[in-house]
Amino acid sequence: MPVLVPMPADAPYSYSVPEGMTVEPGSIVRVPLGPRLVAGVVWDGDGGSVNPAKLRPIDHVFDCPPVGEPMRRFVDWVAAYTLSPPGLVARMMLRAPEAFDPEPWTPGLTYTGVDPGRMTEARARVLGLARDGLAWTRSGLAHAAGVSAAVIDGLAAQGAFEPTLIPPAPVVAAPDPSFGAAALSDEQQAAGAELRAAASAGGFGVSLIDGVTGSGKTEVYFEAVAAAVAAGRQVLILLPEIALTQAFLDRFHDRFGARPAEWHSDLPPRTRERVWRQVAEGRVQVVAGARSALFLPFRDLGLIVVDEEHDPAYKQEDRVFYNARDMAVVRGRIGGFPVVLASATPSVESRVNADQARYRRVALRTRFAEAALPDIRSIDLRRSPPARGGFLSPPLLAAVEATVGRGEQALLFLNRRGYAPLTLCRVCGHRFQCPDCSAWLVEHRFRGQLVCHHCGHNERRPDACPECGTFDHLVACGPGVERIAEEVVERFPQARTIVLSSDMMGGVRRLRLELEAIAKGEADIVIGTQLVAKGHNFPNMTLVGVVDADLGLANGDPRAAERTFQLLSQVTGRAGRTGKKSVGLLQTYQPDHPVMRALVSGDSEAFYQREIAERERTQLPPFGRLAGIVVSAATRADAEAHARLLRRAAPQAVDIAVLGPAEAPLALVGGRHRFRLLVHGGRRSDMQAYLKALLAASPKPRGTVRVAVDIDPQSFL
DNA sequence: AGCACGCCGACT
DNA sequence: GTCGGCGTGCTC
Repeated sequence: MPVLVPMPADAPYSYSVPEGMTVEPGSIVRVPLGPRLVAGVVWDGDGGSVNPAKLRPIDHVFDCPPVGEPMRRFVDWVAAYTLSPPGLVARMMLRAPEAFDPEPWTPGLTYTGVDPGRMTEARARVLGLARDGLAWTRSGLAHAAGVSAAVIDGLAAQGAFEPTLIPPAPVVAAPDPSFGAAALSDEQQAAGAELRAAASAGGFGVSLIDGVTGSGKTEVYFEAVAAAVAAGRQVLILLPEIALTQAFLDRFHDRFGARPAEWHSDLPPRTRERVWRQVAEGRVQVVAGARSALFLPFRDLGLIVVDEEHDPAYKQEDRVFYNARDMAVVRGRIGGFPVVLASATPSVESRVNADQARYRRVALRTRFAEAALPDIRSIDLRRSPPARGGFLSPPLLAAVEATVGRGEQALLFLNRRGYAPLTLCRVCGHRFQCPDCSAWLVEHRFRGQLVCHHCGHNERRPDACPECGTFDHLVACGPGVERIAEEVVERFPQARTIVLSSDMMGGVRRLRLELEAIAKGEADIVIGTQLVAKGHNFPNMTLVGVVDADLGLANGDPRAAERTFQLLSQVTGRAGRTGKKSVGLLQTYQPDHPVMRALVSGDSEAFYQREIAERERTQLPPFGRLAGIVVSAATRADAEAHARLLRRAAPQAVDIAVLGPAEAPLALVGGRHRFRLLVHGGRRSDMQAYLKALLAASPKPRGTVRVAVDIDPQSFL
């Protein structure tokens, strides 16, 4: 029998089936692999031809619903598309090791009707509850009756209770599709009806909900969710970073009267296992999850919603490289059900697919209720430079002062952690660089450290230059959020200032508390990195100042302009969520850049059309039958060498363009330097075969080099 | 991906 | 004399 084992073999391994054991494709089994036992999935086919002497028997079949046919085809598809070993893809599906055995039934007690010889007040309270005839746990009953467990034991000893087993509780209550049907605007209603129709008609199709901030996209796709739930099918809602989106869960509860099951990496192991199991059993109907939820073994998946579909967090860039938004579309095609993508700032890829009628476009143009978009203006830093040593221009400072003066909140956004992105010696010019990467070390003044933001390397910030030994002549160059906070505190000493950054002490819990505190109005000025962009509502926030709107425009990424537009739209959209007049101010040296013009004019359509035309002209994604290759190696030199070899190995007809900044590798992930190559040419359908051949043909330089494919979403439509 | 085997530096 | 670094190779 072929069994996919959770390691990078390029095909399933064959195992023998012992006498009396029955397995079918999809069965989850335990098999011997080298010196250990691992969980694997019985796969399709005859298992190929292996020396029968090598065959070892399957050790155990788990009492677990087999992985369905669509899921198995999905795993095969993802493996082929990403050029990953199928075993590694299957491994993503089996990430709940204790869930393969059924959940244990918990021991409980039921009332027998026999009353004890002597009745006491405590006993009467217990029996009063237990008389309902339902099964209680020993501790649950004691707690509910306000007595000690000894009372229960005493009653049990006298025959008042008999032991029973209580089946495992569902991890979430069943959603009710008609629970809190919201009052929708005409536009929302029309859009919702369109999605409902698509959802109940069944069959594959992709809808792109493209709606301005505050237009109520969520309420609209909840209509599709309701239709699928009413049809008795399972639904997956993908969110970019669910751990922090409490607000979404509350909205879901308001609409469906129950919470969705959550799925993300920092779920407690027990919960994780229960969710996995109940999804496989079909007992959980709606899952809200991060990208890895795509690999849950749904029994009968009937709809996937990808919220904030443009978000880069959908990209997984280790082991199996995939984009969950694209794979969601594939999963829908394989499962023959609809997929809904939603965003206020769709990806260019999805816009192109919608423009070319591969996706149905559902546009929401009117804002819902009293929510008003902020009035966005740019501040030309060439004409209004900040004071010497500062980073906030006079107009921005004036706006902050006025906002705080009115008792409202201001947000200053800078997508850069720490105090300063570069430290150098004023005497000899020495620049502090990471010993493991080629990146500059970022000063974190609160912690007194120099930190590499790529690999995490950190060292104490010295007082003397390690090169020339001069004391007190190290100078911080450029701003990080800590430095902006310093400037703000100096300018507005009476204001309550708070810094929000992902490296904040106290982790996610502390962050959540701070966000709540801000929402309650316990801060006047918030200084934050990227994480303030995501789905938090700050009712009193009426000013968003972007400290460096140009940041991220000049890094060689073909999606730099798109990303900047999306990020700044989201950040400025934090203001004015409850209808107060609000302002977004962009500090920029390029007020005429298309991104700034789009943000200031609010004409995103012009931006998209221009961006799409530019991508087409330069044959960048999603045009030009492109695929990306990520070359990764331990050192920058190895990565560069391999990139050169790949390029040389490519046939003439194929054009490989190396993208990325000249100064440093495009990225350093897990201590490995990575270059991104874009590959043009070949017919679309041949791309995988072509890449495989190219990789096989190119000589391998020393050291391990990993290669992966970046997805071109056009290729599978 | 694990995990073992295997060959060269600083320690009980 | 051993403990231990991670380089190469194997797993049906």
